[in-house]
Amino acid sequence: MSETTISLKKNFPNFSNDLIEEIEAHCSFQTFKSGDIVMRTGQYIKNTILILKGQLKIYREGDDGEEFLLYYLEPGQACAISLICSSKNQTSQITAKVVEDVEAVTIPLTLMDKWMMNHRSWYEFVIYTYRTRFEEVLEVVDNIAFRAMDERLEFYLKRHAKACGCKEINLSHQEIALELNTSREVISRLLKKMEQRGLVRLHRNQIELMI
Amino acid sequence: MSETTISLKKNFPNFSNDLIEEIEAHCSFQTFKSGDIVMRTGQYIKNTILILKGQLKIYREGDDGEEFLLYYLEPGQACAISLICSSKNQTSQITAKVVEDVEAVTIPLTLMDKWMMNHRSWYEFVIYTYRTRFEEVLEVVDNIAFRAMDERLEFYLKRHAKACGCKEINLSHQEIALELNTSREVISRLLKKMEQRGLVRLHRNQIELMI
DNA sequence: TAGTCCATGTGACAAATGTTACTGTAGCTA
DNA sequence: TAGCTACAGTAACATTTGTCACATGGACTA
Repeated sequence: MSETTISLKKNFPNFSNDLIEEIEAHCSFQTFKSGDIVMRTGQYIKNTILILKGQLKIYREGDDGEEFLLYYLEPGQACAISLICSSKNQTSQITAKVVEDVEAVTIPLTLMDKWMMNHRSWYEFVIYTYRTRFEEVLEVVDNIAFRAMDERLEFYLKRHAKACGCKEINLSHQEIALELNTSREVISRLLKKMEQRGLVRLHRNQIELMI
Repeated sequence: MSETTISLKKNFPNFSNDLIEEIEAHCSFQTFKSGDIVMRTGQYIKNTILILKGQLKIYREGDDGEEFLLYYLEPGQACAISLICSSKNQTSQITAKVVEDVEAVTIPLTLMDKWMMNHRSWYEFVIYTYRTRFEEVLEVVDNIAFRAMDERLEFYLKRHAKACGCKEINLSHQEIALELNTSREVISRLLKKMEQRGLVRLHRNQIELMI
């Protein structure tokens, strides 16, 4: 059994053996470096990727190049947007940037469509992915629609800590500001208040979550 | 041919005859009155509805009962959220309220799952619906993430005019404020500015779009 | 006609957020 | 060590949005 197969089986335990064999036979293994843009708003979608290792962030771009974080992609997941795009030439509505070096399997569109009918486990994966991503985006809507920046920041920090599995968040205030579409000064200000409330401890290039 | 069949064929022209026959055989026709809540956040989803007539609005509820408009549903459409929910007991993440009296066909969950495999035209409809709704929600994210209230109001008015197919929008400032999650005074203020710029004419309970 | 809603207009102020400008400081390296 | 750069802190101010208070005026009804 190849290493890719092992990794596929580990990260996508619900895939049937048939499906994994097909992936092996027809799809290519690829790696991406931190900072790489895997998919960009407006580009035609030609394939989707299954993440085996690393982390991607999916964000929406504003007219003036602002970024707005939607969610992270991790091993065992796939880009929802590219999973469902009719055979027509569909362009991407989002940008995907590598946060941590990524190992992934690339799957051409044509195969995906076929698999939906032939592989129950693929079908279920797609449905599940789509539903959970939709919910995640709805939660993002909640945050920006109903909550002020201080709450959003808190939510962001918690999500980040959860994603990396630790309480130390290695991000500059500038980076956070970018993802929440605000300015560094605002983030600094709010973080200071959070520190006064005992919710975080601030260090250079690191925020220690106390909750 | 029954009236429902005719209406189904007209509003869902891509459905195969087989599919329409199945719908006829197993699904029930229902009507809802303006103001009815068809689906509420937290409720279990037991079925989906295909709209034949009227208009629904789909919105997200805040912790304190605030509303936030996501999109409208019109004849020929279906509620995306309820289209994809695994057989498990899934609760709704949104609320659907009738804007204009609705005629619809109700489809039980169990059938939907079967049809995905057996009816290509249903499968394509589901995929298409999901994709377009996802995009619509992403556009909503853009609006609240990147744009100020004046732009959002303008976008809202245009979308509303498009949905009803006319330039006269019969809404009070209060109703608009609710859907954009702001206050009436803010809407009044911004509308006045828009009137000064010649973009609208304001009347009692009506806003005339000039663009 | 007087009274009562309801929708709207508007001024004054409060609070949140965005912007500008400047300071300090840690870490790197020439 | 001096100089550079990136990061962080913060004061001061502008702008946007939210809130309160109150006025106006149309539509309807007792």
